[in-house]
Amino acid sequence: MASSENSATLLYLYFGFARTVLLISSCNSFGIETVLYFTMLFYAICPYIICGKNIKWHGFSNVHWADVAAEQLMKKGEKHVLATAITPSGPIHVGNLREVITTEAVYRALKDRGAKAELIFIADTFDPLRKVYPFLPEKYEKYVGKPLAEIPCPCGEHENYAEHFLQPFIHVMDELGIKPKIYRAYEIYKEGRYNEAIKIALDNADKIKAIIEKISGRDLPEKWMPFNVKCEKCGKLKGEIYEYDYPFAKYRCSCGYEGSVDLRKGGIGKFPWRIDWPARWKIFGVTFEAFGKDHAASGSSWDTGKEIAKQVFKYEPPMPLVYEFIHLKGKGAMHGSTGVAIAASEAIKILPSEVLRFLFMKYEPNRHIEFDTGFSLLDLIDEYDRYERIYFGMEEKIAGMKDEKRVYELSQPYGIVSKSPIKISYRHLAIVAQIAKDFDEAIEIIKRKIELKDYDETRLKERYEKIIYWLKNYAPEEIKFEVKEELPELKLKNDEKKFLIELEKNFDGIEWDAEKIHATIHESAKKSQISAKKAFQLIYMLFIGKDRGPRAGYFLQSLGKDFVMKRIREAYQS
RNA sequence: GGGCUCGUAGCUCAGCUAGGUAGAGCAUCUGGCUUUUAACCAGAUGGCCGGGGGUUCGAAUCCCCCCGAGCCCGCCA
Repeated sequence: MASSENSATLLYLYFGFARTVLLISSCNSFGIETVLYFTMLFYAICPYIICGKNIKWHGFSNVHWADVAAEQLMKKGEKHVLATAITPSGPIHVGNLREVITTEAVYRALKDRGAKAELIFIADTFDPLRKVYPFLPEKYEKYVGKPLAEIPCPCGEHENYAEHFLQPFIHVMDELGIKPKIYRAYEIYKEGRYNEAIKIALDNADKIKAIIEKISGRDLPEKWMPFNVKCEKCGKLKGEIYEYDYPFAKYRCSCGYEGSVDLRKGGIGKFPWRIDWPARWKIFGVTFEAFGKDHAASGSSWDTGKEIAKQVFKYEPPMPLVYEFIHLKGKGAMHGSTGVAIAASEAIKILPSEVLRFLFMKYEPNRHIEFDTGFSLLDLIDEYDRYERIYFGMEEKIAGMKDEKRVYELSQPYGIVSKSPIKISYRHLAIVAQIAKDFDEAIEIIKRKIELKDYDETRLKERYEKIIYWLKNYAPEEIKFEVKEELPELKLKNDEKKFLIELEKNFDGIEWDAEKIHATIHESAKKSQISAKKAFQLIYMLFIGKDRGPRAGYFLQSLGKDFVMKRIREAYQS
């Protein structure tokens, strides 16, 4: 396959050559023999120029981005620590999800290459609460500035504020098959694992200050120190060090309190982000980290972080991978604080976990992703199914697909399924789910046309539940239908009236059964000489005010005979 | 002002690393299916590849300039 692509390329080269010869001979202007000679020479050596030393006859490979990153890491060594970090200051959204899904994909790619890799997740639970977010009660004002891990849980059911937002996210990671070693910054500080870094940073305060001022262009206060003490009186991370004499530091808090701390004790304060980041690289031996483009802007924390790592902590910065933000369709980038966000725990309720992974796998990290909870959601799921069929050889790859098998593999939360389940178009399922009372009835409806095995039913169950949730909370009105309480306004032509009268007459004598109803509609249409298409359109108009709808027989059956007969009468009498 | 990303069919995007006849899905339209589960099957319509220059026999692809869109650049993360 790939080598035939190569042959095709060579063919093109020679076609081009032939065209050139024709062109030149038709022009027949000057030095034609010389031109021909060089042209031929060029094309003769062209394949070698193109492929060079690395002639890859199975080449033209398009390698998945996760594999590209893994390959680069393998060149550096076979032991890696891949870090992800999120601050649980509010609901953790789909945008944050990219952080862990992207990193985990590289982690898997490394594992596939036999590397020793570790995936870690650091929850920044020691960060202070920045402000009273819209989703918080007013009384949280008094906690602003305190560490997230020391603030009460908003719902009262979790250990603290940080856990309240962290737990649902950990659950989502689990559903996605992402199982990192989880650390909480609050504990790490408390256990003293930062202590050495704190001493190094404070000893090198001037150096750090110079790096930040030079690279970010900021002006820091003259006596700036790269560490915030947690005030012993108010508990906020607002203590500024004004006198440093290891192991003690005297600080002044914004609340007015002045005190002194022993820096050898854990958890007495915290680094600002720009120092925290490089410090943690060294503490955990991080060799790879993916981060959002906000960190990557010039002069931002990546620029200062890598210098601080090298010059102060004497640590080689990890390999970076910058990812773009997730946009909510039509509303811009997701941001917890602006409210433009879909919580990760919400996304997993409307999308099967493998499809949620798929969304991140199929785009390169540097592309922004439009997350749409509307119709595109259905297309996304159907697209995933197509990848699955291709993976199992049930369908041919279509043009425009990239690394389709690898994308599919990396989308699996828990390994490749043993066989491809029967595919029901998701759009179709959305209709069936609206006709059926419950899952069992939905299965019955589907089984009328398609044979299902137990295995397929199990797979469908998850999708059914998710689509029900979606229909209830996100689906656009166009896909929903409901039976009109009143007869919609209609202008019936004579033949249409005739059809309805005929229909009523025929319905009267039959058993109220889907198949019979359906047959009767066809018969009546024939008798009154209107097309079946028109007949069905008319029926849909009568009951749901649209010219299309769910399969008529079953639909009318579920509405009940009395209701249907009454509506038909009303229609032709109007 | 600095940085990153993007601009290809109505929409969502492949194709660009390594130049060789412009692609897919969805949407739309037409036809088929004498059962319409908004299904399924077949076909069609649809693009000066953002604009301009350059390199080349040949540019969506490489180089330069411009235009437009989005995001990031105090602190915090």
